[in-house]
Amino acid sequence: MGRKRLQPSPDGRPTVHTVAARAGVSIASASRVLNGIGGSAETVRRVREAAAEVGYVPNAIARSLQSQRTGLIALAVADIGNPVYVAMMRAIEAVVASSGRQLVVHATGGEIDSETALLRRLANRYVDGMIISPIRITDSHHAAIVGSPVPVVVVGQLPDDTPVDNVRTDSRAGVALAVDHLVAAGRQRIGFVNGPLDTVPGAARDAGFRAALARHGIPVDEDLIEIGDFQYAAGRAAAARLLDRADPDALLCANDLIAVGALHTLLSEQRRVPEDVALVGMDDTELAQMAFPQLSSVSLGSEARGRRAAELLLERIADPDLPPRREHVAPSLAVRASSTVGGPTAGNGPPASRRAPADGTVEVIS
Amino acid sequence: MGRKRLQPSPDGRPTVHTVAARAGVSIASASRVLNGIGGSAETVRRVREAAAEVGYVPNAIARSLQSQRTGLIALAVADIGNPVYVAMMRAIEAVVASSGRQLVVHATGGEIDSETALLRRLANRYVDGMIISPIRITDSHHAAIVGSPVPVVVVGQLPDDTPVDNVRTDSRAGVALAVDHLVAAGRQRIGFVNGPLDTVPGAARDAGFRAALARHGIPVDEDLIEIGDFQYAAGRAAAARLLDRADPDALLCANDLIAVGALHTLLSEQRRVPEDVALVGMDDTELAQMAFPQLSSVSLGSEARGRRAAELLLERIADPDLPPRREHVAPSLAVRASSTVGGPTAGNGPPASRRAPADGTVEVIS
DNA sequence: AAACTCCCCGGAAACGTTTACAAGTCAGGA
DNA sequence: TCCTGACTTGTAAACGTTTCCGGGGAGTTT
Repeated sequence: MGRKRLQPSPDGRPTVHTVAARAGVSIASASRVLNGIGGSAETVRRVREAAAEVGYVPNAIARSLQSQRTGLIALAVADIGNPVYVAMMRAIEAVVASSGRQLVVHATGGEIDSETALLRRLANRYVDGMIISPIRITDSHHAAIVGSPVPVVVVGQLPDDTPVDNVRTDSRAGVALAVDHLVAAGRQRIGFVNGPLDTVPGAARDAGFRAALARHGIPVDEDLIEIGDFQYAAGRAAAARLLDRADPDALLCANDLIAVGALHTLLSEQRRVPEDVALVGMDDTELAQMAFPQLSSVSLGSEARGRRAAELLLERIADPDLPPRREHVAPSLAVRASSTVGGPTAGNGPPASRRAPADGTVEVIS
Repeated sequence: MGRKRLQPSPDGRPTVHTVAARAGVSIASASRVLNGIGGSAETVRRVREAAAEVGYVPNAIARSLQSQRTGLIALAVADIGNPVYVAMMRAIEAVVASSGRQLVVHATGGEIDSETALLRRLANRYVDGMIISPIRITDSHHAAIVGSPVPVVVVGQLPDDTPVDNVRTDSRAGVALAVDHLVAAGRQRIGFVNGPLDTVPGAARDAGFRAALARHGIPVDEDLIEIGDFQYAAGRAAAARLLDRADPDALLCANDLIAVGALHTLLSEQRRVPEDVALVGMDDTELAQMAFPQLSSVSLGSEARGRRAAELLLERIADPDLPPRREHVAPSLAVRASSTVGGPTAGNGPPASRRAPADGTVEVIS
């Protein structure tokens, strides 16, 4: 015969049983009081008192098992050191917090194993939903995403037939904005420092760069193209190699980390920016504004993408039967001192605004 | 009479009951097979098959309720945009991953409410342990930390009597290293751009700065001290104010974000760094090496602190009865181009090493 | 052939919470 | 006085998993 357990759990922590026993009421009454629903004045007093005395704190796991929700949303990004993800995270955080939930972040390091392992672990009910921004998409990603027990929203490109909510931008168009800007400023030998071609963003930027040059009738010179990873050190090294063998009058970099690395190399080698070499980054992160001179950068709308992704996720959690949705955020170009000789002067005047139009236009920020 | 439930859970997802029924075995057998312990060849086959057919994925919440552990570790930091936390996070991640657990990060924004709410939510069993690096310590922090149901390790200063594992550095000594270095280089009018004095690091750095000046017999000139928050924009603005009313020959900044902001202001106002104004940051983050010229910076051992904090946490999870421990990591100074006129030249030579000695010494990185 | 060991299996309890349901109390109105 | 309704309370089931325990079958040893 199952004697009622009046003692705390094995690890010594009080449970609702402990509180109920101490207050001399049933666990149902104790639970009700602790959740603020019902109870006579006397019962409420006794339960509150007992809870305080034993230092009761509810077990969220047990509560979640019962309620089928945890109130947590996960965000998985490849590189948390990249400011573009920080910006995205802040936008997501704002939306998530306004729904009374909490955001937790996981850095995957861009490794396939880590990302799918994450999906398997966190998405198995530890969180109510998940936003993931994978840098590569493999079959195992695909399988893990569509088989996830909780809603997943993907930020970034994704095979067209994947039945998953998705927010993307057009980074090819973004690259085109930058090339147009440089060509309009009279630059003809445009160098390009890209990330790995086997990543989704790397491939898109490469295709965009070649297409944009073609549109302007400029032949592609492979000596003007360098590839590293998406980090600062790689940008610095890649720019050094590029300068060593070619003589660019402009440099387009696949993200701002690379661009800051390239800037370091340019300044070390006594090239004037923008007079000798114009420099344009991508992502338009705060790093672009920290650099001196401030960097022109292609905004891919990270905040907007993050915000929309979070909104889509909350909508889907509320109604799992919605059809999969796909949204686009248009790129824009923020022009700053690093690419305009007579334009915005290096660091004079008030700090440049971070705003950029959302419809693929070019804005000169002075 | 309780009829056995053979149907999937209310939301339609299969449970171990579904799999067991389909395979024609008991839930005990199904569970054993799914966990890889025991089972005849035939049973294993049938259960595996059934699980695959219905797309079974175990509910981690239910598992955790039973096993009393989630395999998750949380890290709470004030500002995830600050590279010092990124460095710390990477170190923690490495240790945590090697124990087979996963790290989740939460940015609190430095707000008291958010931090204590986090402790109440995540620490109530959603995670097996937590590392927190609060920028302010209030009574409610104190209460939440000591009352936490799961182990908590604090990175940073903490009242001496708090019975909690703690890893700290001596930022006063760190400030002293920087001042000594600047004075030795002949600088006499040393400006100081600090963070808010009601934060733990802000107060410690202020005290350290005044003590170090006193030790060198230099009177404190309040005009040479400015306060903002710990961000880039604040550093830029504070440096502008300081330059406006005083004429420093050196600038010490309370972290690297502030220092990069100050660098921007200095370069905008045509001051040569380091010839006119020597510049030293704190935290020795990658940002210090991205700047041009590269920034001298006081290393407060963020990686080492993160690593130790993670190790302490894992030890405590393994043995909750350990006495509270308190560990120290000594600061050191990385000298780079921003503070040495004849020394390490700006950006020439190979990239500077990130290593700094761990025993409070000064290292010139060339 | 009986006793013993080993393995496999199923029933049932347990983790800590919320909640449906039934039963009880009490006051007020017919 | 009896009925009705509002309110409170306790019992027990449920969330989905792991695991203890005992029963039973097959194989091995005396």
